[in-house]
Amino acid sequence: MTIQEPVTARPAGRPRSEKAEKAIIDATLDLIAEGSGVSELSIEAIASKAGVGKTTIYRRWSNKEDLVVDALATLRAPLPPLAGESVRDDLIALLDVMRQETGQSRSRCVMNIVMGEADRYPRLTERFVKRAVEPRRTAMREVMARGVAGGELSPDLDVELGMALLSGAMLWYTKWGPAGDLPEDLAERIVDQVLAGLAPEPA
Amino acid sequence: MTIQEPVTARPAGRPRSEKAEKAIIDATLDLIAEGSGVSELSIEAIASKAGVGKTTIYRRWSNKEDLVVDALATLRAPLPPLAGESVRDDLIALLDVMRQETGQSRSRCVMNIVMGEADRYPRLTERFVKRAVEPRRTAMREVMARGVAGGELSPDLDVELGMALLSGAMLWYTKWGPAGDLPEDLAERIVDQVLAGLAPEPA
DNA sequence: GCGTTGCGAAACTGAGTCGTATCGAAATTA
DNA sequence: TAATTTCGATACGACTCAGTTTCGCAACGC
Repeated sequence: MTIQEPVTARPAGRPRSEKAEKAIIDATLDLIAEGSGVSELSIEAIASKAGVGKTTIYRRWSNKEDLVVDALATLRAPLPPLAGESVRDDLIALLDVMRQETGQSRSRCVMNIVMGEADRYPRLTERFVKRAVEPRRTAMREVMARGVAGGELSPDLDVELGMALLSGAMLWYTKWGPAGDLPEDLAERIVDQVLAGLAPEPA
Repeated sequence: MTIQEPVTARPAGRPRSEKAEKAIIDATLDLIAEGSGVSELSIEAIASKAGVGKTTIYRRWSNKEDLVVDALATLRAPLPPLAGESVRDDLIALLDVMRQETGQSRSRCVMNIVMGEADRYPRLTERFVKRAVEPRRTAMREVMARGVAGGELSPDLDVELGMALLSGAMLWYTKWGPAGDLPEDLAERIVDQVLAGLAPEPA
């Protein structure tokens, strides 16, 4: 054997265009960001927006749902850098990226799809959660575990419940809160209120 | 004037069937509960399911969105009876109806629509919020105000933030929580945790 | 150069939907 | 009874879209 085979032998013929592939994914996300739900998305609109023939899409994905699943899966969760000192500050940092994202139409609409069409397209949600939600959960879980170990949080704290309180509050504001941008100090206020509790301070 | 005119003079001809109207609304809600988003809903499917001609629908609503708006508006918020003694118990009662609702497909899917298609159909959301969300908010706000006044809650509490913590946590569980039914004591655990705070008890 | 494969554009089939119109029957008032 | 309005059913034209096929051209290995 003198000839080194490439690991994936390149088949004869013109190779598939990576540019086209990227354009298709991008057009899909853009249309979603403009407010399309999965069912309003049409392959024809995607092809047109991407400057691509329908053939090129169907050669890669066998149907619309597969395409959308792949498109959403390309979205990575941008995790903020965590100072790693104060648990409070790290929690604020984690919550604040949620707040910032609600101002971006792409994030907003993706969230809408995942929230609203979860039951109808389980594969979509499953994969999106794995890529975009799970990493954040893990990060927050680690921060809180650190807080429990280091005494900054209650030693018998139910960490999952604590995460639901923090994330849920921010989710609530993005959905039902006052119109317009969320206040810049919202993450801070949520974290402090959750840490302190609603009950009056024991005098 | 010897003849008393009815306030709304009945016009000649066959009167509109209330039964048909109810059947249309019901069919709409059923189709939504089966997982249809607004755009997947077709007037033809509604007519067929309701056992009604399309004409009968178009005579009452001029388009699909109007119909869906009316259908969702018929859903009233079932408010639990509040004992009015312990603020903690009342908050638990309020949260627990949220938990129970996630087990009902109709409530679940309506929630999905309102959450996921809010940006696309603002009129729909607006009206639904007024009918179904606002009454609960008001009830919870009153309970918390009572708690502040009565010393059960911190005197300088931001009531809106407190509501976001409680409702948001439950919302979070319904969306991202473990599959299957939510634990029966979830509302209780959320309320107690929120009241106490995550920070360790000051020794 | 030759064979192979991907490319975008366009045409096509078939299904589904909207909103309107028309039908004969039924329900109601006058 | 006559006039009016609604009823459910059905048909219609216009439109959108999915998914396939065909076309002539481009990009690659050999």
